[in-house]
Amino acid sequence: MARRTRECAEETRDEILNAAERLFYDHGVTRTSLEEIARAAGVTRGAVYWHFRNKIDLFEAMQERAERPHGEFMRRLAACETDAPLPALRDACCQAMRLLAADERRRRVYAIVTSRCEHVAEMAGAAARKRQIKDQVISRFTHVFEHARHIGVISPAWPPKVAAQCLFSLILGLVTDWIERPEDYDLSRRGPACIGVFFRALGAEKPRHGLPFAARRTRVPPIGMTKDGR
Amino acid sequence: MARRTRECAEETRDEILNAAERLFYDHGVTRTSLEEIARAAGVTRGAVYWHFRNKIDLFEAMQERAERPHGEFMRRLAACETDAPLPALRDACCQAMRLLAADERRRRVYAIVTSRCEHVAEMAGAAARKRQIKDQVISRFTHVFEHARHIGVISPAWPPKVAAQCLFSLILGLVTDWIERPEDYDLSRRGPACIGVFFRALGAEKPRHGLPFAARRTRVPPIGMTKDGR
DNA sequence: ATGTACATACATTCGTGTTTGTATGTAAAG
DNA sequence: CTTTACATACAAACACGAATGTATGTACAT
Repeated sequence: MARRTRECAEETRDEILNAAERLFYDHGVTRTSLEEIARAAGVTRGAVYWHFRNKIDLFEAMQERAERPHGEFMRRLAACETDAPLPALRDACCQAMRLLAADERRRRVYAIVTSRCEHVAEMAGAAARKRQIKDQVISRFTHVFEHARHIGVISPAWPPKVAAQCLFSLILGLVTDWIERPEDYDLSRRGPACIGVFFRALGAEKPRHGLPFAARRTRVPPIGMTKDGR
Repeated sequence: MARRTRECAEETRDEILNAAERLFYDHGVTRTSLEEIARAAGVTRGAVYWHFRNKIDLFEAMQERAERPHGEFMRRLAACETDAPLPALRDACCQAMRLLAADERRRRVYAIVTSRCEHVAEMAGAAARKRQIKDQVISRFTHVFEHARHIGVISPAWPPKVAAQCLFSLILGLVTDWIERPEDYDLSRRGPACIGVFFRALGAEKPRHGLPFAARRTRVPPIGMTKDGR
């Protein structure tokens, strides 16, 4: 074990993170001990405690390493306020989902953060980061939809905030659904399919009179909210 | 502690489940010991081990107790294939979200299952139940949308399966987003608002020619999928 | 009198944090 | 260009608490 130079130390650190990723993903965070992580990385707990203060520190380092490509998405969102904002926004969202589906590491870490660990007080850091990202994304979405409304390329039926919340929730739901069983679900296909139709609907207007579609046989019920609709 | 009759035993069991709910929600599943649960319920671990085989058994009992009202939603979905399927489906979904938001117990248990426990091998039972419910819901959704397409009350732009996946993911995303910080998010308002506009869009058709909305100033970009849309 | 519904006590395992030991790298001094 | 001195990068051992499962005790109900 003659690896004491700086680069070798970095390599050790990376392999510890790799091992933690695999074990966290397979057995959950609390059920994997630092001993197991060390063994899987070919070192001992001494090395782990050298590079990280404790398990939470290791966990956050793992998360941080995987979240770096996220900035790209934000930058692309910021560039959406062109004269064709909706296709740009749609393509940015689809691209983000495809990137997530293609990046094994991000997929695993996202699965760990969402479903292989417990969101409790210790994880306050991770929760805060997550919330911050969400607020940024929704804010960006809202700006884009406001811009779209301003230049008249979105149906007035969609208030910008509602559209932003819907788009965010739709993506969140797609990813949440997919992340649980990625093996029987191709996010890079189904995601864009749903997003595509959704954006088509954003640009569509309500039918003027009661008979919009060919096969119509019955009377059109009112589409607005009923008593249930608050 | 003279409570040895059968009803009292049931009461003890319920209070153990109540205590488990609170503690699981506040501190996560793995970080709360059976000792703590017993103390919070005013008993000892002896009582806990009398009523439940172990922590997982207790966990599943807690989940089962909270999930009972779910059957109501399925029954309501089954009754949606009328001549106004979309409003019926929309109202069923909105109602389900309102019920969830109003039921403190279901809310807490849902939060526990999604974010206060680790989805690992031991939880296979919970995962299987969840998946089964999801498959049922999507299947029902699909049937309703097929029926809607058949009687011509939904835009042909929405294939039934895509519509079902979208609706499911939208709801899942809304609930997932809400459950993390229910205090700054009123699901019973924001949920139906999004669902309402979404269903309006389901019934809307694509604009015929390039200038659908009043404030139009720029050229309309094509709304279909681009190269990215796969 | 027997089973129910618990309480109490015990044994054991497991993971963590810390401490100590040690070989190697590395930079300054001679 | 050595040698010295110290920091680095771990390994190994220890101490401790915490949680679990089980075994046993016991009061009450029927």
